[in-house]
Amino acid sequence: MSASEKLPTYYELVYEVTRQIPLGKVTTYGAIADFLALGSARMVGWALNRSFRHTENPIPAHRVVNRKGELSGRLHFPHPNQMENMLTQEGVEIENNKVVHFEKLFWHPEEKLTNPS
DNA sequence: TCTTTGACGTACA
DNA sequence: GTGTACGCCAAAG
Repeated sequence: MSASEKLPTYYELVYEVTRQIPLGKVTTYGAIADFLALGSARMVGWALNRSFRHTENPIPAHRVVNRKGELSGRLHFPHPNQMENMLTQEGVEIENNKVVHFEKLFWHPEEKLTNPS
């Protein structure tokens, strides 16, 4: 291990939480930000954008939407339709670039704690 | 080092 | 409900 290897940074925390999102569920930037006490949802989005660098670990960034349940980040995917496509594939209905029954499919990051290591 | 940007969210008019 | 402004804090140029 190189001494230049630094401890987990801001976005790595976001990656971890994002990976914990159950299939067929979605969450918001604000929820993750609040859970990690980042204080700003922007950090989450910014981190997820960087998530493509960590392609070694698939990050279901498509399961993260904004406060309104809109697929705000779809334009940042390799293909704009990929986000909607993947969500639909997982059973999440998408209409008008928004998650149908968003509140019902909303996943709270704290549920991650219910998962025993 | 300073400036600009950013996959957001809240507040206010 | 819509539009504007600000905050959040880190990374890239």
